[in-house]
This record gives sequence, structure tokens and C-alpha cells, in this order.
Amino acid sequence: MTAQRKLILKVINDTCEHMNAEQIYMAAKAEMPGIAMATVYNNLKYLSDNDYIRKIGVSDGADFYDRNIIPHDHAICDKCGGIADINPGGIREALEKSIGSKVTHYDLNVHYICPGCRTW
Amino acid sequence: MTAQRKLILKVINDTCEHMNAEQIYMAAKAEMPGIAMATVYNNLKYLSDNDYIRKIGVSDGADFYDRNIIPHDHAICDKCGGIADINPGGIREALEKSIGSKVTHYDLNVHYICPGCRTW
DNA sequence: ATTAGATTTAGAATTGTTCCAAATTCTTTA
DNA sequence: TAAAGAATTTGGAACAATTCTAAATCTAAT
Repeated sequence: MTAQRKLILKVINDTCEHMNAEQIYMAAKAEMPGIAMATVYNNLKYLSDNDYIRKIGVSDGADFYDRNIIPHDHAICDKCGGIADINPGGIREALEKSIGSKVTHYDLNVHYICPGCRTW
Repeated sequence: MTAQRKLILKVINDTCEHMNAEQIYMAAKAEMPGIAMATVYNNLKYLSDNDYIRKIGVSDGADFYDRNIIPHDHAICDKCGGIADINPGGIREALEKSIGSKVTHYDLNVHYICPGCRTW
């Protein structure tokens, strides 16, 4: 664990959930001005490969990183872009039944209008 | 419907499902050598916006395009990268129950080892 | 203290996609 | 059916996110 790696993990754990690489880089830079973007990517890879954090792939835009490694899915607001954790039950079972074999993992991102953005 | 647009739609309908922009470009180029990549992207956007085809966002790599616009999800083999359509039931209901509101849409990509790649 | 291996850094390179402006081609409608 | 306006095509530049590279530096175990 180098100082950089420790800092990046701290940033992810202390700052808000669901930050992307750029945001993590900025937050880390505030404490360690010389840190390089490549170091952030290197460590995000290391940390997610080793289950310290979870990388969430997003098809249209930057991936984000989640300090919560307990399996859960994400609901993304179409208006504000805010991301909320969700825990719908029975998904994995439905998928395994459907494909007839074990699922190694799955990505499920739901789009909706969050309560704050709803107008009625 | 310009000749280019017709060709691109034909390529998607006649060639294999789940092609990415590059593959569609190559197939179109074979019949119309002067066609531009930008035209392919323009038309993929037009065709998916108008429900002729469906765009499938992939977080790590090129998006692909599906001629099947009936809602369904995708199972991606971790070994060969092959993509299969799946139709697990009850997902939308589980999601709406979980977030407590309507889902505008959702992306669900399952990773697994396909029958062809399985060794036991 | 030495040395092999891991990590950091800055910047270049890559990939997939979008943007741009000019040229061309469709589509009205007079 | 010709002129005007709208949409589309083209090639290339621009872009964003990420990965790669190679040299410098650090770390850990002898």
C-alpha cells in the first residue's frame, strides 16, 4: 500500500459514493498535488480487482466506483443523473433460470425519474 | 430514406445480429465503397431513435445494434464474447417495486460462460 | 546495503464516438 | 420543372475516457 493507493481508497470511502475517475483524481489532487491521473487509474484497477471497491461500467460516459462491494444495482435519474443504490430481489435467480447456467456477474442499471426531479 | 440509410438497415437486418458500428461500416462499404463512417453513425442514431433498430450500450467496448426491437436482454460469454438474447420474466416488475416508481428503461447485461465455451 | 519487483509519473497513443463545415442530394411548392 | 429550403453525406478534426509506454522512483526482502 503506497501513500497514493491509501489516499485514493480514503477518497472513495470518505467522499460521496459513485465518483468517477476524474472526480477521484480531483479529490486526491487536493491532498497530494503531484498525483498523476495514471496512478488513479492504476489504483482503481488494483482496488477493484482486489475487491476493495467495485467498478460500475456505464455505457454512455465515465465509469464510476462504488465503495459498497455488497452486490446491488443502480437506479440513474434521467433528469439529474443522480445514482441511487437499489436491491431488487430475485434477479439473479430469474437470470440463471433464463440462461440455464450460472451467472458470473451482471450489470443492471435502471433509468427513471428520481423523487426530487418528479413534477406532478 | 436515402440509399445509404436503406443499405445500413439492410445490413443490420440481413447480416448477423449484434453488430457494432465498425462491422456495419465494413459490411456497408462492401456494397457502397464511398460511404463514410459518419454516415453510418448518423443513420444508426436515426434508425434507433425511430425504432427501426435498438442500440445496446456496452460499458467496455463498442456499442452494438440489434435488429430485434422487442424488449429483451443480453447474455455475454466471458470467454468468446458471443452475445445471446434472453427473456427473463418479471425483471421490470421487480425493479419498479424496488424503486417505487416507473422505470423509463433499463440495461441488463449478464455475463456467463456459453454452452460452446463450457468445459467439464 | 543490494537488488528485484512493484509503483509512479508524464505524456503519447488508442478507441469509440461526436462535431463541423462544405458539398450534395432530396423535397417542396410555386 | 426550376428555385428554395431542408435534410443528408462526407472527410476530417475534435473529443472523452481510458490504456499504454518508458523512465524514474519506491518498497521489501534478502
